This record gives sequence, C-alpha cells and structure tokens, in this order.
Amino acid sequence: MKSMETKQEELRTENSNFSDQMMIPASFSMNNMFDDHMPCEIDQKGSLGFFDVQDFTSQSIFDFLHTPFPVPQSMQQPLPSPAAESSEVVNTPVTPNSSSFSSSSNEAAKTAEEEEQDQDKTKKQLKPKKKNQKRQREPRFAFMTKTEVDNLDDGYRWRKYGQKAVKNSPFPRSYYRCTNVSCGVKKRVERSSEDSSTVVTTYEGTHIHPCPITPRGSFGIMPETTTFGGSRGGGGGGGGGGTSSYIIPQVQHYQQQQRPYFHSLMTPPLMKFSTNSISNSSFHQERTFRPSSSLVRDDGLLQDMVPPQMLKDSKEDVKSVNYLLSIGMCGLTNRVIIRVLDLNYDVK
DNA sequence: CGCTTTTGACCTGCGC
DNA sequence: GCGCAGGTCAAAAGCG
Repeated sequence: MKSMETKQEELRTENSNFSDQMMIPASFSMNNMFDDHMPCEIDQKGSLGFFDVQDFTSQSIFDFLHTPFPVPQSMQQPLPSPAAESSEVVNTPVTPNSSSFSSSSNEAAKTAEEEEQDQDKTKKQLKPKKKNQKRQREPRFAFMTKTEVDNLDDGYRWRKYGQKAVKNSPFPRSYYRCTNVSCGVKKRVERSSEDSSTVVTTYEGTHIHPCPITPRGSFGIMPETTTFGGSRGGGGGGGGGGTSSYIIPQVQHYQQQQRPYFHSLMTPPLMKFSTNSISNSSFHQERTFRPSSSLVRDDGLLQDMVPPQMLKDSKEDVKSVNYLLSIGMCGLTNRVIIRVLDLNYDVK
C-alpha cells in the first residue's frame, strides 16, 4: 500500500496544478433534460451528457444530495430488478440496479439456474454464463474530477481487485469493489489520457448500505487538499486503511436517524451547474443549480436561501444530484465536480 | 492476524 | 473462429 501511495504521491506531484474539481457522473437524471437533444457520446453504449459542476465549494455534492428525492423513472426501471422493491431497500430511493442487491435480495429470488452457476463457480470461477443470458449491467455513472488523487473519497470503503492497462492511455485503470459483502457496487478509476489531471471514476451499481462510519463519527471526508493525503497514512485493514473510508458525521447522523443511507434533510447548497456533451461543446448551458422546493423536504430553509423562481428551474438538476445521492455518492465533498456522465446505455 | 494491494492468468464480449 | 481489449479472479506479498 505504501508503495502505491508513493506512486500516487508521485503522480500527485506531477500534477500539482489540480483544481480539485470533481466531476459527478450525473447523467441519468438528465433523461428528461437530454433525451431530445443529447447525443450519446461517452460511448456507443450511451452516455447522456454531463453536468459541469463548478463553484463547488465547501459543501459536498453529497450534502445536497441529501434531500429525499424521487428517483428518475429512467433509473427506476432500466433493468429488470427484482430487488428494487425488496423490503430491504425500502426507503431507499432505489436503484435500478439489482446486482447491487445481489447478496440480499437476490438470494431470495435465486433461481435454479443461478444456483447452478454458483456451483459452477466453485469449480471454475469464471465459468461463462448461459449465452442467452447477457450479463446485466448495473447503472453506471462516471465522475470526472480534477484531482491529483486517483481514488476519490466517496465515503465508502473499496477494495481494489484489479488493475489493467488501458489501450491508448499511459495510465492504468483500477477496479474497486465495495468492501461491504452484501454490496456489489464497483467502481473503476482511471486517469484521462488526454488530461492527466482529470480522473474518471465510473461507478457501477448502487450501495445498499449506509456509508461506513469512522469511530466517534469523525469525518472521513476531509477537505480536498487533505482528504487523501491525510487518510492515506492509514493503509490496510482496521479502520479502513488505505481505501476510502471517510465519512461525514453529519451525513451519518441523518442516515442513522432517518434512512439507512443517503438521505438527510440537509439543504442543498446553491450550485452552479452547466451541462454539455463530452465532445460537443456547443451543447453547453449553464444553469444555477438550486434545489426545487418540491424535491426538498426542508422547504422553509431552502426558500430562505433560494428565490422561488430558482427553485422551479432546476428540478432536473436536483433530481440528478439526488440520484447521485441515491446511488451512494455520499462522500464526495469539498471537490468540484466537473462532469457527471450517465453511462446507462440501457436507459436510452 | 486481518485486511488490502499487486499482478499474472483467465474469462468474456465484440469486431473482423 | 480468431484476436484484441476489457473485466475478474485469486495467490502472494505488504502493511498496521
């Protein structure tokens, strides 16, 4: 771990001009927003667009994702997910994905076929699935972040399970899996070959558990400038070691009191969002990101800080951000999310 | 000792 | 069918 940290440290040193901007994979909720004009450009599978989040200051994106929110329809049914309505996820904004619920909900709904696969697994882990059974993909979202740190601290703990060299890129891609046994969320982290200061983090799946907390409820997430550096000394096991194990006390507080995870009454901070396609800069519109009263519980407080008309204009933005929250992006703090990409090719 | 990272091998999907 | 690239596994090693 240390060696790795050393590497990252070196990398950090190389890219010392980072603005620490973080891109939130925002896409999905953008369905309504982009359906009509947003080309799928991330890849053939269909990214719907991004959010350019700027002026992201001290508040984490998570902070404002903490508003209860209706998961976008597109996200609610992108994939046949029996688990989506499982009692276990009640109160969770849901998630289109199912595999993330794999261990729990899937268990109940395990089919003979699946059991068979399990058995096969014992023999050969990678035994191919039935041909007509195309592997289902979890909803995926990519966050583009300007940071020297490769592995963004999102409040969850991750275990690295692989690293691969990426074609046409000098930077390797790392594969992480949520350490929670019942959570099948994965994430890929790679540095942009075009802009080494940009890290693309792709999340696949939805967390089905609360953000891990550090003892005493201390913050896992720290200001960008220190978050990774400070936590890095940790290394392996125990409190979370070198993986992301930072938590926002406040967040945790709400989570424990109200929802299993990711919901809180926190009022979203005012944000400035802009959207544009990855390759089509012409499609670029900035907007002030402000929570919609209809989507935010804490209307009173919110209205105190946001003009009524503003609340109306950004419903979609709010939904998008809330979605991010719903998928477990609870620890993205103190960073500027440059873009959020929706990689849910199933959605559109 | 427990947990994480590293890393080579293997599997899967896709295009040709 | 073949080859390539992406994705995953799991043994070994590292770390606190």
